This record gives sequence, C-alpha cells and structure tokens, in this order.
Amino acid sequence: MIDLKDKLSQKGLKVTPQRISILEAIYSLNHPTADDITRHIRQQHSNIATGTVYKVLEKFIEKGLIKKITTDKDVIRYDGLLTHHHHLHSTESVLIKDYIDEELDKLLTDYFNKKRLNDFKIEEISLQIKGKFLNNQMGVEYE
Amino acid sequence: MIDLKDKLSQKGLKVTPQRISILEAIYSLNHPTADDITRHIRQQHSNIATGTVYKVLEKFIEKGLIKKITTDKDVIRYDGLLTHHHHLHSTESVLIKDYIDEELDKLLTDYFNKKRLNDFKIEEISLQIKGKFLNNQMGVEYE
DNA sequence: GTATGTGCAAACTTTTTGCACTTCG
DNA sequence: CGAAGTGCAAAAAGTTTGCACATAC
Repeated sequence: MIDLKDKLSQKGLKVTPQRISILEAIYSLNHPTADDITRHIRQQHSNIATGTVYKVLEKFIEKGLIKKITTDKDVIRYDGLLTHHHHLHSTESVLIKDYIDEELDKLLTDYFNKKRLNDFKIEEISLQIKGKFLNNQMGVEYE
Repeated sequence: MIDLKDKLSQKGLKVTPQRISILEAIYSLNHPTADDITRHIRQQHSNIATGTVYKVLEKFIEKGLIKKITTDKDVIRYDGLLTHHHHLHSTESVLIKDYIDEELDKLLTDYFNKKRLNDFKIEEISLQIKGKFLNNQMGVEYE
C-alpha cells in the first residue's frame, strides 16, 4: 500500500484513494480492461466513476506507470509490468500471460543489428505469441 | 476483378458487388479500418451500408480471406495479406507496413523448438516492431 | 489557497443486431 | 425458388468530454 503511494508521488501524481485503487487493481488483475478495473474496485468497497477510471489510466500511461495492450479479440487492456516483455495470447480464451525472455531479446537485437531494415529505425520489438495453454492454466477468468 | 470473384467463390461465398468492393478496398488500402473501407467504396461510386461492411468483414475473417490487426492506437484494422508476416508500426503516425522475413521466421522457429515453453503450445508468432519510418515514407495517409 | 482530481451525465465513436426486402446461384 | 446477403435504423459497447464540486499538497 505504501509502495503504491510512493509509485504515484515519485511520478509527481497526487495520491488519491481512486488512483491507489486503480493501481492496485492493475497489479492484482491479469491485463484488465477499464471495465474489469471499475468492477474490481466497486466489488472491494468504494465506488468510482467510469470517467475517472479512464482519466486516471490515461494519466498513468502518460507518466509511464502502465502500458496499453491490444488483442484482436476485444477492447483495450492495461499492463502494469514495465520491464520489457512479450505476451502469450490464448487462442481459446481472453487469457494473456506475460513472457519475459532476455535470451530471446538478445537474439532479436543481434539479428536486427546485422540485418538493417530499409528506412526504418526500430525502437521496440514485442512478440505476440498465439497458442493454447495446456493443463489447468486455461480458462482462467478475471474476477 | 475476375480474380476477386474467384477468391470469393473459392471460399464458398456468394459473389455480390458489395463483397467485391470490400475486397478490392482491402487490397488497395493500407490496413484499413472498417470506416476507411466504407468511405473508399462510397467515394468510388456505389453506396454501401456500414452494417454490411462489418458483416462482410466478419464473414471474410471466418473464411480466412483476411485477418484483423490491432494497434494500441485505435480501432480494428484489416489485413488482406495472407502469407505469414509481421508489422512495422510507426510511433509517429498510424502507418503500418507489412514485413515479410522468412529468415527471421526460421530463427524463431528454431529458437522455440529448443526452448520449449511450459504448458503452452505455440501456434503463431507475430512481431510488432515499433519505430520511425525514415525519409519520405512517413505520414502517408490512407485515402 | 490553488492547482489538480473526481463524479456525473451527456455525447461521441465504433460495432452489433433485427428484420423486411433483395439478390445470387 | 430457397438460401444467403443487404439496407436501414435502432441499440449496444466502449470511451471521451465538460463542468461543478471536492481534495491533495
């Protein structure tokens, strides 16, 4: 909790109950939508306006606290993991898992250092890996 | 034109003027949105209902004629390129370019054949490469 | 105290849906 | 002719906005 307040003030953001709740929601939910976040907070205790949720999320992105992620399935989702990573997307459900692999990142960096693209300056590469979660990992739903 | 009709009937779809126009629009525009497609068709000559556009696009996806692509910028876009490829996303505009690289695909396949992921069966890997288009390639707008 | 943040409701954008009518094969 | 596709307009879903009030610092 203290940690969350620090994160906010470190970015020069005023610490409000709404912002703490939203940040907490992002960390405890798996790549939630704005609506997932709103429902999570309302379930806990406090009310929050949907407009506030969108405004706060936009502010968080602007300050680099979170990122947007998209899928070809549905709406915008939010990701609180800031270290560089990729995503495993289920082809069977809306489940998305983070995938961190520095060895892979090095492989890609080396590859694109050799093979320069014409007229394009790469800033960031992220893999969207689609497939099936095996065992009992699939079908996990938010909330 | 004959080509487009063939593409439709090969997939067991009835050939209608609307479907031909939509397919033609996807091929001539660069990763258009549904609205880009609608405006393109209306500009050409014929009218078309927005509902029809969405229904037809859904049908095309179902039959594997096109794919959806998403960005964290805006709405759903459609892609008529069926061979496996990746995307270069401009960080300065909405421009997206296709990127085909079989050598890279082989590298990735080999990598993931060795390094198996726990409990995840990979079906497809697509790279979202963000960066800047240099020279006069940037700022190209649809329409 | 002042700048910033929030709630609320209205508006906007994108996408979906139902149903009568039309068209393809 | 029958199944499938289209137009239209209404509705749903997701997101943005303006403004009065509230709160953090």
